[in-house]
Amino acid sequence: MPELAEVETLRRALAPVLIGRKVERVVVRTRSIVAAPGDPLAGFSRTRTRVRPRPLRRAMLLEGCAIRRLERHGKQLAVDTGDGPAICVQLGMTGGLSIAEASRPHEHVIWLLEGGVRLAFSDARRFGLIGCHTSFEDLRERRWASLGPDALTIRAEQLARACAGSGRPIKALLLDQSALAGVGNIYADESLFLAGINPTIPADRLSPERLRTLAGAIRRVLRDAIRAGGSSIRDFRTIDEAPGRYQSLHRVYARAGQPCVRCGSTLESRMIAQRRTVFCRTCQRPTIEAV
DNA sequence: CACCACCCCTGGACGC
DNA sequence: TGCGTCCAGGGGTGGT
Repeated sequence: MPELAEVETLRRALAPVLIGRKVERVVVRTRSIVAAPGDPLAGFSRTRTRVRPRPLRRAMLLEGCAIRRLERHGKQLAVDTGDGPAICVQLGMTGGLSIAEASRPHEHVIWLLEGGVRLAFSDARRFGLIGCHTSFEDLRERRWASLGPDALTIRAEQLARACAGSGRPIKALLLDQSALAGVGNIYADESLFLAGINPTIPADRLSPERLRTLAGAIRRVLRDAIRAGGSSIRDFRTIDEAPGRYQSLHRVYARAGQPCVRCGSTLESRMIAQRRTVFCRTCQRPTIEAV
C-alpha cells in the first residue's frame, strides 16, 4: 500500500539509476493501465461508461527520450524528460517499480534503458495507473493542480485551511488527496495517534493548537517512515526487492485488539470513510472542543 | 457543494 | 490438502 513514504523511498532509489539515461524501448503489456493524453485521467478501464482509448504511441511513454528528473507530489511520481513528455505513475494499492533483469509477476509496462537497465511497473491488482503528458507542466496542471499540499512539508496554516468549514471526521479529511496529498490509511492512523487526536472528531472542531500538533505529527511520521525505507505490509518493495522497515514501528495500524504502546488500553477499531481505523480511546479522547 | 457508498481487482488469511 | 469466503484500500464516479 504505497503512500507518500513508500513513493519517496522509490524516488530516491530510482533517481541515481534513471537520471541522465535514455529510454531505448518501451513494452506495454497491459494497455488499460496507461492513460494517453486525451484519455480520461482515471484511465478508461475504470470508468463505467466505456471510453475508447486514444492511440498510444511509445514516445508518450518516453521512448527515445532521456530522463532528466523524478518529482513527487503526494503519492504520485513524475518522470520528466525536461524538454519532452512526462509520465505520472500512481502505484495504487499494489503497484511497484523495480529495476531487475528478471521479470516479476504482473508486469504491465517495461522500459529498456541504455546500459542494459530494465525498469518495470508491476501491479497485481491493477489499481495503479500511468498517465502520459506532453510535458511536466501539462502533468502538473492536469494532475497535480487538484491535489492538496504535500504532506511531507505540511504547515499548520495549510492544514487549517483544508479543515476549515469541513464537518467530516478528521481521519476522512486526512485521506482526501485534494485536501492533503500523500497520506493513506497507515500514516493517517499513525499521525492521529501521535498527535493524540481522535479520528472521529470533525475537522473544523480542532483548535489551531491541535492542528499544529497534528501537522507536526504528520511530518514526523512520514520522515521517520522514509528513513526506515517505508512500510512493507504486503507488496511494497523498493527497486531492489528490499522490504521497508517501518511496519515494525507502527503504533496503531493493524494492531486492533492489542495493547496501546503508551497506556496499555486495548486498541479499538472502526470504519471511517470506508477505511479500517485503529485508535486508542484513552490517548485519543473524542472530546469536542470549543473553537 | 459536501459528503458518501460503491466499484474496480487479486492475493493472502482463515474456517471448515 | 483444498476450497470457499472475506478482507485489504486508492481514488474516480455517481447519487443524495
